[in-house]
Formats: sequence, structure tokens, C-alpha cells
Amino acid sequence: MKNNITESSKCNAEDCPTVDGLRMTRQRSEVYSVLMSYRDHPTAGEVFERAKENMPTISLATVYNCLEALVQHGAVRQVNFERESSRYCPNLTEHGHFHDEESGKIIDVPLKKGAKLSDLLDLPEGAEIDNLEITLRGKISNN
Amino acid sequence: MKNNITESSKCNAEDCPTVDGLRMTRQRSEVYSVLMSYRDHPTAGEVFERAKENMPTISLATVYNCLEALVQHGAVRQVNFERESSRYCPNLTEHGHFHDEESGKIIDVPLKKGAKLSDLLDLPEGAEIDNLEITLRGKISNN
DNA sequence: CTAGGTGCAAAAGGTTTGCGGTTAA
DNA sequence: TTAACCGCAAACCTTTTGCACCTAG
Repeated sequence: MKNNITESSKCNAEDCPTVDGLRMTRQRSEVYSVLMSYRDHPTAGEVFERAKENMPTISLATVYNCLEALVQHGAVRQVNFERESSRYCPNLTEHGHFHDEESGKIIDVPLKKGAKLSDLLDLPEGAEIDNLEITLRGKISNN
Repeated sequence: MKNNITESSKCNAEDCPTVDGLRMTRQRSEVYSVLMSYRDHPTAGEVFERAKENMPTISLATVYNCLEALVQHGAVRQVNFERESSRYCPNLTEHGHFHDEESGKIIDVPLKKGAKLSDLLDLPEGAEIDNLEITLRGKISNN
């Protein structure tokens, strides 16, 4: 997965990046900007609510479409927790997610530098990994 | 997560285990038996289809309810792949899942003995993990 | 100019729920 | 005996789709 965002912005929306190969529209910029400014892990519905503040006419279907386009082009990530709604994450580095059962918060969990997945798992012979999702659920004991 | 299945069966269905604290019914036995005999990773709908062969009157809602009860009592696991339907897995050992994009098959990926999650991830301070889900998607290059 | 995106509303698909009748312990 | 479960159908919720209009490049 590669970050396709460049700074060669020609887009008229403020703070609007160009994503290679993705036609940028006002709605896509708004959705992307929502994700970048809050930097938590909102659901599509939450992105919709936030986007409406700046762009009252945007529709939920468009938010879904924009999110999908951004995910396909590697600008953001989609994160799935069990059966909950998908959440979207602007952190493009390799990481997992810890879901705190008490606060409900989702915390990015970085992969240790130099650590290899094959040290933890007995991967099948010849496996080529396109996508890795590590999700943890639990509590934080702050004693 | 602990395996609550005992062999002290009092249930009238053949090959019917007792799960501590879970009232065993014909439907729950059938659902459990479907999972144990195929040992792949069926969706609720697939479990329903298979269960109907032995028990034509069972309903899909009951299959969902039985699966939920079995999951809650630690008799089987629920596995979520991206936005697909949940799948159910009778393998109770700690493991991840590899989703082969070519065959569509789901392969259990054992955790290496002695390997620790904290060797791979920078876990948050004081994190107590109740649930870990590792899902991989990719291809198997058989050269 | 036009391929592709948008907004809307409706459909789809998986899962859950409410209710009257049934059953395991 | 009775709390809990079953079957059914309807509800629910997230996500996708079809279509007429619009817009970025």
C-alpha cells in the first residue's frame, strides 16, 4: 500500500490534496479533510455529519462513494471492528488497532520497527500478503 | 478465551457436547455439530443450509441465535473478514486467518509457540487484551 | 466537451427482534 | 414447572445501486 498523495494541488478547495489518478472533487476534498482534521476513526455516518457542517448538501451515498474512492487510491484506510460499521483512518503507516472497551476509543498500535509478521505467525507456504488487519479489544488498566 | 466444552454429555442428540452454563437444545447441538464436522469457516447462511439437511425445520434466526450463544460461551469463534458475512470457526487455539484471494479459501494461521504479540506491536501502556483478531488477505504462489 | 461524480431515493443484504407456542432441566 | 428457547416474519441498519443532473479536467 502506497501513499499517493502529492502536494501539487490544483484543487480549488482549501487544503485540498491531489491523489494520483483520482479525480478530485469538492466532496472528495471535504471528506478527506474531515478525516485529516479529526484524525480519530469515524464511521461513514460520522464523516457525513461532520462534512455537512461545511457542505450541507453532501449526501450520505456520496460520502460512501468518496470514502471508497479514497480507500481504493490508498489515501485512507478502512478499519473493520467485528460487526460494527466500518471506520476510516488517515494513518497510512503499518499499524493495528486497539479498541478500548471502557472508553470506546480506538487507538493506533504501531508495528515495531524491524519486527516481522513471520516471527509471530506460521504463514502458509508461499503466502503473499496484500493486506493485514490486526485488531485488539480490551481494557487499559491505569494503575 | 477458554474452551468450556466437557464430555459429560446428557444431551439426547448424538455427538452432543455439553457447554458449561449453556442450556443445550437440539438446534444448538445441530449447529455445533455442523461446525465440528465440516471444520471450514461457514457463514451463518451456510450453517443454516447444512443444518437443514438434518433438521429441515430449523430457522435462520435460530441459527443466528445458536451461533451467538456458542460464541458467547467460547465453544466456537466468530471471524470477520472486512465487510463480508461473519464466519464461524471451531478452532479454539490462538490463530489468525489467511484469506486466499484466488481460491476464496480461508486458512487458519497458527501463532508460533513462544511468540509474543508485544514483540510485533507497541501495545499501549497497561493494555489488557481480551480479544485478538489477525486477518490476512493475499495469494499463495505455488511455484 | 464528456467521462465520471453527485444527490436522491429506493433496494439490497446481513442480522436482530417481538411474539405466541415449545422444551430442557 | 418454568425460564429459556424456537420458528416465523417483520424490523433494522449499514451499504449499494439506478438514474437524471452536474462538473472537473
